[in-house]
Amino acid sequence: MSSVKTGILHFLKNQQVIQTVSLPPNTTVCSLGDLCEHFVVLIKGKVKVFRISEDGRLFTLYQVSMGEGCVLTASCLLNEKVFPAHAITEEASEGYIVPKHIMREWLKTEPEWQAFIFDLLAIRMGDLIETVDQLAFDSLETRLKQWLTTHAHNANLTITHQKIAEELASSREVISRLLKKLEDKGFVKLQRGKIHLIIPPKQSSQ
Amino acid sequence: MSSVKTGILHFLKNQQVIQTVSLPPNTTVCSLGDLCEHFVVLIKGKVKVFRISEDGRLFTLYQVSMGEGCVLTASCLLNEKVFPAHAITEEASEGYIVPKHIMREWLKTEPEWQAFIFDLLAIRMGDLIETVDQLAFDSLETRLKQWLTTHAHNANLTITHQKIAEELASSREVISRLLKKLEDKGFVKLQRGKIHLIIPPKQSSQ
DNA sequence: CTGGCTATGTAACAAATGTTACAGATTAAT
DNA sequence: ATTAATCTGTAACATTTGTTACATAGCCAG
Repeated sequence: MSSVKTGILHFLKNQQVIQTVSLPPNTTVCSLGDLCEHFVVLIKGKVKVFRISEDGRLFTLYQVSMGEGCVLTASCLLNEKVFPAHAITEEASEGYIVPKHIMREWLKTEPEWQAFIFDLLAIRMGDLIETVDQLAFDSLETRLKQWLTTHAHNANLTITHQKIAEELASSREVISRLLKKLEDKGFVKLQRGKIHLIIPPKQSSQ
Repeated sequence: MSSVKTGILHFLKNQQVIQTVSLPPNTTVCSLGDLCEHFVVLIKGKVKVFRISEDGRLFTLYQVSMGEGCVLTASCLLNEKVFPAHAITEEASEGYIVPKHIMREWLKTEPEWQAFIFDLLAIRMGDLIETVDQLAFDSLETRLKQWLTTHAHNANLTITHQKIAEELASSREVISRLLKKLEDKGFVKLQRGKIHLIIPPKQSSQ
């Protein structure tokens, strides 16, 4: 975790005005059109921010982890806009609550807070551009490979094909087909509910 | 144009420290990996910000118009990151130059400037999410229709199929085919180098 | 008016992705 | 152990998008 993130948690711990909130997994945090009244910085857990299409498909925009806040919430608070997506906890989560007026105040008075918010904006903006890039240029197979890589713990994933399909706004059968292809190519090893990535030994370049 | 934008141009006009810059059309403003040293607010003209794929296809992220600045430049300045895209002028353009240190200073001291920057961040973040949404969920035909609608002046466009293909990271033949289909459906009228949108008369809903 | 350039039309085919419809496999529950 | 629920495999087909290869049409300079 970057120093900006560890720093901000320490900063918040020392503010008497700040309260905390605890949420079980799969709790809806924000929905499309919500008015945001406070910003939350995660102490633990994970929140997924996603869009839903007219016909019900999902697409994940980004995840919020420990030491981070939701950039869309920040944007809503600072510009009096409504929340343009959906957010739910993926794990049991806990966070510091920063009310709107304090959020705004700190942006002027607390350099540490300002750095934190700008860092957040820059990181997510970069994420979104990366996402646009992949959607515009990359095949589903490539996107799947990247998704697997970024979501693996060690080289393992505990997830169903269905869930992956939802993450990539595709369908289960297509993901199964592509995973099979990747298994044939020796990139992964499949089991029911699990995927193991086979990292090829580093080739000396040239 | 929003009051935030007209306001900021007025604000900048009254700052003695601020200089201006003039650029002819099709000038590269920023390239991938550039270090940004100043922020530019456009007085006139238009700048296109886009990504390039490995095999040379383009995809436009957003445009910067009068009274706006480039959100990626802002992000770079505030976080010491390098520019993650490409930017060129589409028309002859002119802008106020705000050096990095002044940009940072004003964020603390000038509420008007702060509002301007946050507004910019929120708008572009919203644009990007909209773009992700379209790429993830919509067919090329739908995206083409939307592109035509948002880029038409009155109901007219002066552009070649090739250019549209570049904007949507597709190929000329595909765009021609889809445009023909739209013409058959009565959505557009095609001429060499021009497209006329046929807006259907509003149906009274229900 | 006549090449030559640019833009568009279009057919035939290839590749990628989505859909439908099951069968079989694994796990969980009783 | 048997049943039920969930997950995966897979074939056949439809649709969308990309590619190749030309033909034709409009425009402009000489």
